Amino acid sequence: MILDFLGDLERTHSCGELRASHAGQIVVLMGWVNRRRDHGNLIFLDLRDRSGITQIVLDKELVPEGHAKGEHVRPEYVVAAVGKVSLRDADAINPKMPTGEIEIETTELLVLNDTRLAPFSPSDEAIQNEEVRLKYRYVDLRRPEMQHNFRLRHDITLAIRDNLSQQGFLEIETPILTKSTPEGARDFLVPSRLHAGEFYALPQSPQIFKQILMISGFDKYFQIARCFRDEDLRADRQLEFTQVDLEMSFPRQETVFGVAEQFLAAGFKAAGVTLLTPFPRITYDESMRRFGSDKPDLRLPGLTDVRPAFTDENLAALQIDPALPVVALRIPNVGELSRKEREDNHPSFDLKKGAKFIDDFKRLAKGFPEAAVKVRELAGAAEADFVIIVAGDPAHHIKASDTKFEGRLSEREINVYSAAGNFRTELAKKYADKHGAFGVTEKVVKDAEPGAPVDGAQAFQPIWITDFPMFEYDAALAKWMPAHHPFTSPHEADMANLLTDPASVRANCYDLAMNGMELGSGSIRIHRKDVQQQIFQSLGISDEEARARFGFFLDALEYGTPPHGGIALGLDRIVMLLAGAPSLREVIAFPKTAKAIDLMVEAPTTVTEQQLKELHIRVALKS
RNA sequence: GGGGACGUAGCUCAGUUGGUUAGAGCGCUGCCCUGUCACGGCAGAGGUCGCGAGUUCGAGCCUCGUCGUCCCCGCCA
Repeated sequence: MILDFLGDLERTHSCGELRASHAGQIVVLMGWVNRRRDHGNLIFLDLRDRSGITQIVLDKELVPEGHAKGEHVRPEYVVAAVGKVSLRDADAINPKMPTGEIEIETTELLVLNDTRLAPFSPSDEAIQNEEVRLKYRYVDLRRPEMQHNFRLRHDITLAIRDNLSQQGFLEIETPILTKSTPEGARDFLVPSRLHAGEFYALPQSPQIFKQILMISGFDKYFQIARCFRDEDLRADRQLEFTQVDLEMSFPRQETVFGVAEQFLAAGFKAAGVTLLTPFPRITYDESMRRFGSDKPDLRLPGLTDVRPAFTDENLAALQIDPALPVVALRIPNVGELSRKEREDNHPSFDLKKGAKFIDDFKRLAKGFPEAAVKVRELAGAAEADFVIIVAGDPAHHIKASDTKFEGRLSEREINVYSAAGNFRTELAKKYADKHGAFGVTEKVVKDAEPGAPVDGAQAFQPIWITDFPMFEYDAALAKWMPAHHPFTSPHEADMANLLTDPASVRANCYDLAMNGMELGSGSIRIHRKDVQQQIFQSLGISDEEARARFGFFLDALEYGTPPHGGIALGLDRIVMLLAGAPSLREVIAFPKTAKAIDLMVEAPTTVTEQQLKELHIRVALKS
């Protein structure tokens, strides 16, 4: 079809803004044809842009030329309509559309562009084929749901940036081409042309730079920072992702919490959700005890210690390890399950943790009536609640440490708790329709509108996790590894144990979890060189190695480093939560697949020999 | 690296115990229609059943392999 030139024509309004009050005005709208309804001598076009949809009327008697073009127009053609805003007759009003009281009585129609037939249409309701969505991402992104997600992302980002600026933070950019940093993930490497055989690394986070900015006296830094980690992807993990990264000088842990709570609340407010501050706090040990997880979902009931419900004889008869935790998990309102239904759940239980479970209460009640009653009572279980007991399995003793430090949990205990915690969240996912705890979040997300904040206290439950162990023992490498990163400061009270009892040392680091997802983490850093050296020593990192990997940073530490600390929160995850999206791909414009492929641009690819040669690289594929 | 689910028309899906010519809705094409808004009516096109082997008289259906997408474990502080 013959396309029209735009000429001097200028758009006067968007497709979502015209109302009855505009009646009589001559307007120019431009957008995509969402749908076309052809009645012969009368054609209706729904014109769509990111603001909404307006009905365009082409009447053969009034605009024979425009009507003739309209006969050939198809969905997703790009058109401009000149015409008068006219009130619809009462019986023609469409109450489902914000613009439903008016329509455009078209006097001129310009066809600005046509389109090939895409494998799906933005007006389609059911499009689930992610392969096709990602390949034709530009069509997918036209869908109102996606437009909404990116509007949301923009609003949240803007609010956070503005809030941090108001809190006195300076946004400072740090390099993308840098040096391998000490986080635990695999680096993306960039070969250097000017330095044969040498590589830059993409930052896993701006960690070292932000600490150096503190040494540089910037006092409060933040950045909406792109980070890169070459690890396998998940629904909530992409190769590149965005963090709200900040660092400040002279803070207590509580200071960082306050700053983060404020900017997060500002971000949520921009999405129409009120977050209550301060957020609750819980230690790592307590979180494991109460939820079996270091990223607890507070929308669900926690674990209950039901050890008191059993006598020693009970435990012996049930073959439960009396020295390990005996806990109950409860999923509300599941109702009675058949043996088959219960058995279908069994694969969700992680047997590798050396724990076992009892989910047949009828049978338990037969053999141990008092204990069965007591367990449900302790767990606060209503009649319809599904209760499962999780305990240590003496017959399946896995290799783990029994060592305990003054009221802290042993590795073996943690294993039992986390087996229970994983089972808890797996079953909660499965029975979401019954307990309804997740539905609350979905509803808030659906109803939330900027300017009309809804109470998110039930729907979004943030919690700080504190006092993580400083080190984790890596059995494979037979050495202690930093649980956070090696610049995290230890608790001052635990410093004496650094070399003697590494497992007992707590770190000044913290995570923020929300609805069972880790939103981010941070720490108070080491600012003294002597402490840093002790940490390296207990990690078994030699002076030479430390010097080679981050000598520049050790140098910097010697030039008047203030006490400092900070945090980084995953922006994509925040938006994902507030968009009610099932994966990060819904809130990242051009994401990669689970196999790390960009289906639209088709990356990665091979490169030319010439390119490789310049970079002093030779490819050696394993055959 | 490992486990699982899925793969049939452009999209969403059905396809009986392995049995004749593989279906539906939407979309698409053509024609008709002046008040529709998920418009309607009539007619039509559209399939290497992901790919490759194998079993079988016969495979969309069974077996093995392979590729792709998704989910999970490992991995990711």
